Amino acid sequence: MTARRRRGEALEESLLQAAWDELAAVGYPKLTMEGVAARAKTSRAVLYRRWPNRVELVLAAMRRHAPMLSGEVPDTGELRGDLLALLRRVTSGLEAIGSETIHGMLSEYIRDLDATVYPHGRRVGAQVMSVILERAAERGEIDRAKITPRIAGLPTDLVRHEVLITQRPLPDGVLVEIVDDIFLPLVRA
Amino acid sequence: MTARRRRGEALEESLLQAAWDELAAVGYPKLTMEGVAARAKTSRAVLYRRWPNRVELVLAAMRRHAPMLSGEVPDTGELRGDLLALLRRVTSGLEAIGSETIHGMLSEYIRDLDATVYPHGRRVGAQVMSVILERAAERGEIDRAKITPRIAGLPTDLVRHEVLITQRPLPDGVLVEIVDDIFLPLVRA
DNA sequence: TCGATAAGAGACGCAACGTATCTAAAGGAG
DNA sequence: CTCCTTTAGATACGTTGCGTCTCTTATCGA
Repeated sequence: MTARRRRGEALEESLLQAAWDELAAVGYPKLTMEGVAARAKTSRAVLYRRWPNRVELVLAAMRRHAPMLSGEVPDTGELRGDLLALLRRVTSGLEAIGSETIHGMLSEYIRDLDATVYPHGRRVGAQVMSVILERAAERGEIDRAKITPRIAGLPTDLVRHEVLITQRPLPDGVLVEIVDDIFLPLVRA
Repeated sequence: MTARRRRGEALEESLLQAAWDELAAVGYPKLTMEGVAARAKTSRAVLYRRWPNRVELVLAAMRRHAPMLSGEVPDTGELRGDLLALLRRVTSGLEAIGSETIHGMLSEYIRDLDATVYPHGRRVGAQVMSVILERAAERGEIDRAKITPRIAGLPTDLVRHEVLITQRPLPDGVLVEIVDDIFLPLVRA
């Protein structure tokens, strides 16, 4: 028998990969420690040595494998292009995790999530948006003073709402609608 | 021993009440058939005779006890008042169920919910909004033609987003912001 | 080469699931 | 009022997944 044993970093990587694959395979509500352990060809104890429960394991897998919204600021030279680029990034980030998973974690583990993934996304989104708006204001595209934090958060909030509520992939046209029919008319000088 | 046995409608009512109370007491993730049965002073079999699982039971309890968004249209004589009245109703409807419960059901049972509670709310909301906008247009407050379905859904979508994402009760000021800083500027003639 | 560390196998008790069986109340039919 | 059907409520079953332990032994560093 190949009694190869992985350890340390290599093992941890395998475990998180297995968790991520299992998530994709069976979905969050049906993901079990058993299932992940089996997929990683190890035993549950190995998982429990690292993460106290299912949510923490999935959270760790997300941190490792989901594209965390990067703080990189799109710069297309005009507000509209920047907005669409940002919204596309937010959308694909949320869709990579999957609304089912997001709902599951929010319902089971609200408090801790509160301090990790979700607000991270919202905060980073707000920072990026802030730079985009600053630049647009310099170009004279908008009147920055009129834009309250709620308005600034509007585009990403709407995208989040759509992804969470409608369970299908979000068509690009929706992003365009949000930008052209809602946000731009609201902020144009 | 009082071997009183309830039956039929009266029993069903008790069961749903127990489920609703249990939901409030322990929250959706910790709600068990055991717990509900105990609270109703009966056995799990009685529950399973009526509902195949936890989600259906909770769904039934919600239909029975949560204030389904009524189709009644507020009429304060001006758009702003109508909007705030509608948003307050949507907010209290969502908060009565609780975001934890909504997330739980969305993550576990998406497909079936898809055909019941959630879109019901969204549809009714859209109908009410449509009447409100029609009236405002007649009064000359807005240009109805410019309002796309997405814009019409904006206020309720934002409220839904807030309730689902921030886990605290939604301050009334947020509704005012949504109406005054976002929706009205967007639709005013 | 040896010793410390920790992987992996497995068993534990617990909780909740969903099903099935049994008894005796409840309520309707005559 | 009596009988007969329905079904409440109690209880027990097997299953799954949880989280905790224990034990052997592979792996790695000293």
